[in-house]
Amino acid sequence: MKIFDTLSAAEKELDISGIVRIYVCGVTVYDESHIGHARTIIVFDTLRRFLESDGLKVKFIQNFTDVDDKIINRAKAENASADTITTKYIASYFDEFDRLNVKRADSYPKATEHINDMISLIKGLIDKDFAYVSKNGVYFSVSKFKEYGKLSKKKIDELIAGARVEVDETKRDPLDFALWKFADDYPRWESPWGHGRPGWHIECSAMCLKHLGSDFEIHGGGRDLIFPHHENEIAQSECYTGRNFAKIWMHVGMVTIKGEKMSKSLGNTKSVDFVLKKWGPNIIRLFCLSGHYSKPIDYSEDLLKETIAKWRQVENCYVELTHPEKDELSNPPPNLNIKVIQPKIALYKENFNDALKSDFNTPLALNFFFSIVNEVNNLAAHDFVTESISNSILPEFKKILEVLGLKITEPPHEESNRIEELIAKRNAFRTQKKYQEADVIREQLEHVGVILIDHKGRTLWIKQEKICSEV
RNA sequence: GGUGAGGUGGCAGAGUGGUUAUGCGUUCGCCUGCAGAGCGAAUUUAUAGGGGUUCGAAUCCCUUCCUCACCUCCA
Repeated sequence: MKIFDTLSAAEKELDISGIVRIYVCGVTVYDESHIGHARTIIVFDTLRRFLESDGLKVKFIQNFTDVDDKIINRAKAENASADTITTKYIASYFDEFDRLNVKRADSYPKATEHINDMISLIKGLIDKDFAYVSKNGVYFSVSKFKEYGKLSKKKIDELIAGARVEVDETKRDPLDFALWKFADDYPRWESPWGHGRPGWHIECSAMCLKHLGSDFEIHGGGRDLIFPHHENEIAQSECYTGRNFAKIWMHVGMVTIKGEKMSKSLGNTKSVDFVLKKWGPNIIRLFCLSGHYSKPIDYSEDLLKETIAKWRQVENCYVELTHPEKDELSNPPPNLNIKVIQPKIALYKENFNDALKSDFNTPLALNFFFSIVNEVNNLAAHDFVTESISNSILPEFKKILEVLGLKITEPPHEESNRIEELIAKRNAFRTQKKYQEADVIREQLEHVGVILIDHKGRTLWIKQEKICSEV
């Protein structure tokens, strides 16, 4: 599988010789997550699912930043402890991303639980003369790392020239960044240099090295983290270990709204909770995968509405495949025979995999998935979804749903029984040609989200996922 | 100002030298008791503008214009 690596600015073959180790920069837990965060997480969740479906072993680590000025400010504003804030938002993170059907990472390390790891990393950097203690804290000396700027393709002198950062006179060089910041207020930790808090970037270095080691396979995050966050992570980690930090840097494009980046400061965010209530998890996942991960994607209601239509086709396909016609009752013409259909589906599935293996081209992969859906629905329209067809397609179909993290919900038994009773009643009316009465029942079912599919001599039904924004 | 990524039909979105992907939308048919799903046909013979290379370019080169992101916290 090839993935575009930001560092080498080229596609790189993913090393699958051992466990595929993935580290994704997660969120700072001081506020609600929005769909921008969700996109990044969904992309990596899907990547992970794809690798696992291919039989690979994946170790997936995603951190929570739980030490940060924004957290402290929020705590002050709410007259609560930082801990209260982070606990609250970690809980809501899990609640929301579980609803998005995001598989839990193997571990969710927190900055506050790795203070000692960070301290020993900083110590090592000071020993190797890559860092120094100053009045306000411990700083990484950017000029000591010759390759600084290699990820973001920035030149050091240009950075200085265009620097918008306030110059801190206590630093040797304006580009130096904090590894440890002295502080008297809480939360604070003891360190060999004085009490205070870790700088932002050091946590990821410490946690990557601890949980994944050096030269792990994929380091991911949003594009906006390339500079300075990931650039600084590379500097710290490579100076500390003397080894390559990560093999592939994979960055996910921003979610925009009306063409502008969605962000807190612009006040144009859509929270995960909001979009889940409005569109539901399947639509959100399909939407997030409908563009290439590296490009921006625009949150537009029109596009999301289109996605609903696709999802309805998927639901239809699923119901047809799970309720096939008996082989002996169906008589497909030669061109719709299983011998023709099966290789066709197999080809689509292969194309689906190939698309994902080519820099995780999810929009292309989704095309092939929908080709399968369409193929099945076409057969279904003529009552040709037979048991043998279903037997050959359903397992593949389910595998794809699993990779994409899509989930079809089926109603509980009691409800199903009630629905089927009504359908039996309706069909009785239909055989008597009492269509008005039959239609009343169909409308009644429609009101509770049940759509009927009439086939020769039998009626299938779909309990559609409820999507609030559907007109 | 610097750096990076882009500009494809009404919309979304592949394709990186040689059969006008594909999906959605719209229109008209067909199928159906009516629907759902589906089928057929039509809609625009798309590739930001201008140059160049080539037998041939959306695809390579030059140039102009435009958009977005990053250069401060950000997924």
